[in-house]
Amino acid sequence: MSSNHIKLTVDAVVFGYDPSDGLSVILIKRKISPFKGMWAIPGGFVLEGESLEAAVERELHEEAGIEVNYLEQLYTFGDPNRDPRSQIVTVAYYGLIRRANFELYAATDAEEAHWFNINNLPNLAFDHKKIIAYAIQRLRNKISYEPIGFELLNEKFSFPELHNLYATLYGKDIDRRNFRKKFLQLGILEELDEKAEKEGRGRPGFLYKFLPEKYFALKKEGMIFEI
Amino acid sequence: MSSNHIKLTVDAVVFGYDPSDGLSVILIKRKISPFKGMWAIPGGFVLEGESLEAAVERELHEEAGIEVNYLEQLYTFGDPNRDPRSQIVTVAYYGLIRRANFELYAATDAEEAHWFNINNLPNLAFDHKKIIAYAIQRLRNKISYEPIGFELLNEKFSFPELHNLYATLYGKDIDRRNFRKKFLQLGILEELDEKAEKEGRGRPGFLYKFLPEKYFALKKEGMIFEI
DNA sequence: GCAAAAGTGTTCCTTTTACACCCATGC
DNA sequence: GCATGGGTGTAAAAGGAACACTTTTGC
Repeated sequence: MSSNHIKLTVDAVVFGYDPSDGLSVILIKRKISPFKGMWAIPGGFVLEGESLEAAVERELHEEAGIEVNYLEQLYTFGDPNRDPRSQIVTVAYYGLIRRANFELYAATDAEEAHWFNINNLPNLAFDHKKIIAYAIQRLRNKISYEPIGFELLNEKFSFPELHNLYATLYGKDIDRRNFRKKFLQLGILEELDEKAEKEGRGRPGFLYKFLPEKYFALKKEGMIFEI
Repeated sequence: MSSNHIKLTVDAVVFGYDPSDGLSVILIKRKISPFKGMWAIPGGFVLEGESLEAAVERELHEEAGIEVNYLEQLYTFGDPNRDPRSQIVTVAYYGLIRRANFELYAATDAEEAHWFNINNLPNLAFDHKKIIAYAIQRLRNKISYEPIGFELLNEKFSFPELHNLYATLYGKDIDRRNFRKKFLQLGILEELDEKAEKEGRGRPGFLYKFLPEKYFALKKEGMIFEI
């Protein structure tokens, strides 16, 4: 009882966002058994002396060639039957990335990494479907009371982009004007002098930048972020 | 890399509440190395074939002789140096219990379990101080949007008791009248015909009961619990 | 000019907060 | 009766939802 043979892995649900493509996650095509040929979220065994976060970051680098700019522990899945080989407990994380900054590549010769829209996922290995569902739920909640949505957008973004991100995640319409008002009065955005590239017709919007220092300062004074 | 020697434990922060004593947690006095003689939260190694929840429940039974009536995974702590022996990752849970229902006992000959008020904790083994702090934070948040406070109170409780619980957890005064109004209009409490036993002077309050079925039904219809 | 999309302001309504007042009990 | 604490109601203030109108761009 002072020892056991349970193994430990980490897995990560990495989200990316694209105004035209919506919310997506990165999946890796498995080249080894079990579930060979099926899609799975990136992950793998934790090495000795390695922290859990370090293990996630290493695997994401190895398997997809990316670095997330936000990473948060999600949940630990420990059902004894979740892996057909033996009892393997996995600590799941979710991460956010700016899609434009990375081109997914296959780091090891045999791997293949792709974006999949969350509404169009293939069959998944292990309990990864459940893990992704859990991550989506968490992201939806979290974005309402922590300003993490910016980690999915470019550093400079327009209000329509931000609005569209929230509307997508919440799965419902949000009044564009009230949204803008509410966000601006938080005082954590800087309006830039530039305007967004026009795509299609219509008036182009101004670009904004998130001010993290401003946010932390206001938070300390008791300001509550809530969208 | 397909194997490692990282070990896995579970630990649990068990909360109890008493109107006169406030919020407390159960601690166990360690009788073995490391940290022999220090206080720690209950926990231990996960057995093969055992789910994480089952491991927590087993340890709580063995070490403190209790059964929680609410249990939720908290966070997984995996710092490689958190245990001086070797790399031991722990999945921490927090649980709620009605204090009056259990007398803490020492199940194995050498153990000793006690309640400690969260404002008066002794020095703790491992990173357990951090884990408890994390659990308190989570409980505070959770109680605001899920009706889990009732798991800490007797099945029949008075409004002053409920009010006092929330005021204690939030660490601030809440207007007694507005609190009552807000809670009652949720429609998840049943007013009983009994009144609370008078303690000291003053008018005794009516007793209430939480209606879980009512809560789940209303939740399904989109009702939002928020106190 | 017209359609499309962004930016500004106003009104209405719901919710929250603050607080005055009455009721039941012990001494 | 008085002190203590529980139960009820109301009014003011704040916050959120709905929406009319104006501005800038492409064609």
